[in-house]
Amino acid sequence: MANSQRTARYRELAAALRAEVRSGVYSEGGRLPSEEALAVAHDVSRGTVRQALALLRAEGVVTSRRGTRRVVLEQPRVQSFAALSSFTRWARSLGEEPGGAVVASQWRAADAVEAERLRLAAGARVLWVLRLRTLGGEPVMVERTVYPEPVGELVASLPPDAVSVTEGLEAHGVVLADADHTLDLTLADAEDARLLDCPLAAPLLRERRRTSDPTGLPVEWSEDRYRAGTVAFTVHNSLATTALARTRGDA
Amino acid sequence: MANSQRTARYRELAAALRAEVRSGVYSEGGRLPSEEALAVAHDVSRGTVRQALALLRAEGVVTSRRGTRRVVLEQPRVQSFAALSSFTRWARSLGEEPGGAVVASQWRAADAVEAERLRLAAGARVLWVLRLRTLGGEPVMVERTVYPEPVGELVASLPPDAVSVTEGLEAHGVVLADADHTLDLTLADAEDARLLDCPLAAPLLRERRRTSDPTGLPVEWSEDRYRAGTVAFTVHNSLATTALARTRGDA
DNA sequence: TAGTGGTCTAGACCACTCG
DNA sequence: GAGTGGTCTAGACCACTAC
Repeated sequence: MANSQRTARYRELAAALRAEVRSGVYSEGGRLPSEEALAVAHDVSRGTVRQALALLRAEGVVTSRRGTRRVVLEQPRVQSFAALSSFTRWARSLGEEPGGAVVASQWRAADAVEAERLRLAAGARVLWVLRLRTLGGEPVMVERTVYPEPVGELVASLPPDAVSVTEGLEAHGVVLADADHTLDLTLADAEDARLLDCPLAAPLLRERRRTSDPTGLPVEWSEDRYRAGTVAFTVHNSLATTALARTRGDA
Repeated sequence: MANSQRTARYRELAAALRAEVRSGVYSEGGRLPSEEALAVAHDVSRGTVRQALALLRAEGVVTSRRGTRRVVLEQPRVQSFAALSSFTRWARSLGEEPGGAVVASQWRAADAVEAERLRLAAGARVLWVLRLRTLGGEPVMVERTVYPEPVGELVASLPPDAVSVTEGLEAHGVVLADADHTLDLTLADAEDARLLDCPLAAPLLRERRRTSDPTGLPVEWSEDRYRAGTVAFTVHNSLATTALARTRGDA
């Protein structure tokens, strides 16, 4: 049942260093100790230290350059993968009260785009769900999600007023491991306007997201539309790590 | 002058594997050979193979899970850091004709936000530049950039019709290494509307970006506003690598 | 020239998946 | 139980920075 695996040492070390940066032990613009010094201090090999630092590097907590010690960057805002996959967890991490209700839901045949994104055959049976998400009671986002058949069965079995679908899925052993997000802008259609209580054609920030499990199998394909001013997305990238692209609109 | 350092083996290996995935040697949803097999085939140690695979992992090219071989994911759209830092390079990578012109430019004292973002003292002298960017002659984006003094001197020395500022800076030895991007939505003000040839209060996709050099020193702080439908941003993230955050709007 | 991060090796053990 | 990826070690050499 439980997850009894010990946390890797490099993750513990990364967490410790992250906390030290946050608490000001290493100040912004300052330098970290050398890898060798960290290895001795924490009684691990240099390889383990480097694994920990690679994590912080990808998060934008520190830079690195051959020849000089690592530089502490400004405190970035990076969230765990879990907080990104789950509206509920995101809201809680903000200290806000998340709400969610299923507005409509139906089994239907996947259209061409959905089938392609979920790697299903065209016309495969999928569960389509329309949800309204609120923050502190205020409508913030409209979510239209499509689930492939086996996952859909689980979702359908959840109570319709379940606040967190993600947590419901996890309870059934579904593991989310990878996500691709595409961010652009769209205008509110009649349904959006009604649900979000905004004018027709009001601008909305659109996030299209495909989430997969560790085997690469798509678990959900979702289009979320946020009211203007309610959300922003932040990305860190660098010469060493890039997972960001700018693309021509739609296409 | 030239950059004579050899490419690291793991980067060569990553490039080779990337090419093989792209060319269909390993098909989508298929499995990669084991790390051990790759090590033998390419005559490197397993550690080097793992470094290469870590790159592909961060890019979303392959997944990984203990116990089974790596799975090839759908071909992701990831761009080099250079293509993200430079409008010109991005446009070229699309096969479109980039254009850019300085609309206005002035030395002035940094305001509170600019000073904070560039890590300068409040009131420090900065170069502010307003540019209009076009794609195939069509106005696409308005860019308002602030440079700290030394970088500003270089920018000011470039010809005002220089298409690529980034390349101009690189020619003077400025290296861009890290960037933070915040994406949200805003409305066109009078200046935006005039330059982009769109209605007042038309929705625009806003990217605020701070780019730093390898020592962590901010090199530019920019607010770019794209016309609706001209651009989208794509991000890949995973349990292993997260560099993405969703934040409350503005705040 | 000393110190530091980048690359690479060879080997070990473990946790997990799957037949 | 065999195969595979995840973690960790100990050591080596190199490229680059800074003094």
